[in-house]
Amino acid sequence: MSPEDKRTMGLRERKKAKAMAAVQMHALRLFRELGYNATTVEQIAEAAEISPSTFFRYFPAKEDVLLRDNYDPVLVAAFEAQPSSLSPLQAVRRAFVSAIADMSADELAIVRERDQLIVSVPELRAAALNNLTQTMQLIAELVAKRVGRKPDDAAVRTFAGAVIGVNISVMLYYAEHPDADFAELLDEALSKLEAGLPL
Amino acid sequence: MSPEDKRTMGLRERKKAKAMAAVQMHALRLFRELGYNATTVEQIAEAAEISPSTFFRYFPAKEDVLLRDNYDPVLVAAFEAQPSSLSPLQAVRRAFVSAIADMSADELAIVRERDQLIVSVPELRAAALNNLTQTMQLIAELVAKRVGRKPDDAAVRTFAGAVIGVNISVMLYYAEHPDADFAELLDEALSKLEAGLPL
DNA sequence: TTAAAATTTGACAGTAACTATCAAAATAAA
DNA sequence: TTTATTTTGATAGTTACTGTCAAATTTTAA
Repeated sequence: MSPEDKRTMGLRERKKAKAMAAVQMHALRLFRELGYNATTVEQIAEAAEISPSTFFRYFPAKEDVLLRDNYDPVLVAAFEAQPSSLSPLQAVRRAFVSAIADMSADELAIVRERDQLIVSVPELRAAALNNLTQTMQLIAELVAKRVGRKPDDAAVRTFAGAVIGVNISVMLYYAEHPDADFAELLDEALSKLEAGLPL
Repeated sequence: MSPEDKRTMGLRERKKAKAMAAVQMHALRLFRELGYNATTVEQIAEAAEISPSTFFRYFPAKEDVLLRDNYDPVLVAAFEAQPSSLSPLQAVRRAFVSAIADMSADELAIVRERDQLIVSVPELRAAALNNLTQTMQLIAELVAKRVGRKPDDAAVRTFAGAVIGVNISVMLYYAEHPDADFAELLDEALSKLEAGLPL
């Protein structure tokens, strides 16, 4: 099987991906019905008709069944699609907003539900924040490339930190005001950062 | 015992605080010697000569034995000691720096060791980030009071988010460059935020 | 189509972080 | 000292997670 991404392999992986998505669906439903902590991995596995062993083969920890997503490539694409005439902060801002705008209503509903769960369950919140750390690194790399610096440049790191911090503050607020428009909240917050955090 | 903080009660609580500090000491030592995950709560309890039950009575989770600290009041005091002529961001910046400057060399050494452990162990990192969320709320409250707005004001929240985000980026960097001066790193990072995140 | 090889799965056993409970021990109040 | 209150530790149980291995499945080769 030297040709790395053979059609067969693609099939195999696609099947796996489908199974994982099913597990995630069942998990989200159970979390909604019973609460996160009251739902055991065993129950999720049973609902998805897999063994607990397989669950942990798919997801290294219980939290991951809720937290795993594929937004990174979306963000990267959205960022790199921004015209180079924009400042880095403007580019990040528009990338976020356009990435959200590209989501369907169904996706957005799931994002909202996930966000509420994440913020309200300490373990999930902690793990999600940990993930944001990687997103921070990602932003640092994207911005570094754009402005021709190294990702560990102090200014670049600080930039990425501030952006992620603003994201966190929006996430926390949104969880308690789910009727607000997430994209709008984020857009406004980043515009304030752009304006030098006026008070 | 109507007079709430009787001397006797103070004694009792002081004793407890001392016991807890001893547990933390032993835990840190064991983490250093064996690694965080390889150290069991049972071992910590044994070293500190308490029962595992008591450990969990002191610290709700294993992580807390490393993460619990009392820097909040220090930060509050440092912030409120800043002259009102300073901008909120300047005040926060100086508050952080002066709070760090007030620490002894021993304290700083522990901070460094803790920081390295926290950043390198995912569970600790996640829990620490979760704690920073509370610090974010604290900053929002302090700043809100200072500028006469509500803590959930959008500008205030965004401000606090950016500040915490910058803190996180510094923490992550410092863990991998422990020879750097933490206060200086933070001071520079916050100055960049003040300058509008130049790139 | 069938046989061999590689991968995935599930069953089983085990560890360690917690939780709940309750009687014994230490401490405070009377 | 005696009584009341709080703190502790022992015990038992739950659940997230890990490692191992044979059975089942799937892929490749014949």
